[in-house]
Amino acid sequence: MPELPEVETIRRSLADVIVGKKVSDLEFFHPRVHRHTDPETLQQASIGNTIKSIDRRGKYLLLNFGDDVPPFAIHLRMSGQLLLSKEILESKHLRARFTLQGYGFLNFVDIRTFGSFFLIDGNESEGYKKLGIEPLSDDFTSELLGQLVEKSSTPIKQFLLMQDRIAGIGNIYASEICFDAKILPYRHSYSLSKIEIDDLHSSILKILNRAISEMGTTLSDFRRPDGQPGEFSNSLKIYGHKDLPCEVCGTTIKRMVQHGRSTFFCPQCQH
DNA sequence: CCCGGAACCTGAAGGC
DNA sequence: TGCCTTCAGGTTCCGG
Repeated sequence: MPELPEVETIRRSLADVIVGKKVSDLEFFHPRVHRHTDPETLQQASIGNTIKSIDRRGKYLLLNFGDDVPPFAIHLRMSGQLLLSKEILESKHLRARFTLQGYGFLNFVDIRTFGSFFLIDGNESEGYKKLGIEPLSDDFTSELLGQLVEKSSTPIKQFLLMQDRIAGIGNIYASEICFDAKILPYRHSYSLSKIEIDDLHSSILKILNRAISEMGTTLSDFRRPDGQPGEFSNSLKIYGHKDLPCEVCGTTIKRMVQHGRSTFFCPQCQH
C-alpha cells in the first residue's frame, strides 16, 4: 500500500498527536508483527518511554524514544494501517496496539500481515541498512541521479523501485514519474540523456511533493491515521488507466508487466 | 554478483 | 449463487 508520500502523510499526522506521549502498553494480536524481533524486546524498547519524535526513512516509520533507546521501526508493507483512536478499536485485522497515556490508542491494522515492527539496533534487515538516498533531501541532485543511472542496465521504471538506490518510490509513483518525465518505462537506465536525467529528477520531486501535499493515494487500503483516504488518487495520470485515453494526447494507455509488477505508460507521449 | 520468480497473506473483482 | 482465476501500493529468499 504505502509509498513515500503515504508514509510521510502518516508521519505528519501522527506527529501532531503522539510526540510527547508516553507509551503505557504495547499488545500484539498476531505473531507475524514480531516475526523479526521478539515481542518482549519490542515492549522493553517502548513501554514506559515517551515518544520524542517520529521520523521517516524511505517507506519506514521510526519512533524515537531518546538517545539511549534504539529507534522503533514500523514497516506497513502492502496493507498496513496506523489508526489513532480514543476508544478500543474493533477490527478483525487489528495486529498490534500501543496505549498512549492520556490519549488513547495507536492501532496497527494489517489485512495481509506483511507489515512488521523491529528495532534499529544493528540487527535490522539488510534491506533497511542498504537504503539509498532520500529523494526529497538536498543531497539528491540531478548529478547524483545521473551517476546512479549510468551504472545501471535495469529498465528505468524498475530502477526507480530499487530501494538501495533511491528510497521510497513504489509502483504507483514509478509509473507516474516516468509518464511525467515523458520517458518509456522499459528504457535501459544508462541510455538516458543528460536532459532526460534532468527531467526525471524534476519529475521525481514534483510527483512526490504533490502526492504529499494531497496526502497520498488511496486505491483501497490506504488511510490516514484519522481514517480519511488520500486525495492524490484523483491526480493519477497513468497508474491504473489501462485502455483509457491519455489526457495529454488521447492515445490509449497501455499496461505491461515488468519484474512481475504492473507498469502503465502512454506509447505516444513517452519516448 | 546479478537476475527472475516465488513466497509471504487476505480479500476483492471479474469470468463463467 | 458459487467456483475459479487474477490482481493488489512491498520486501525477502532461493535457485540458476
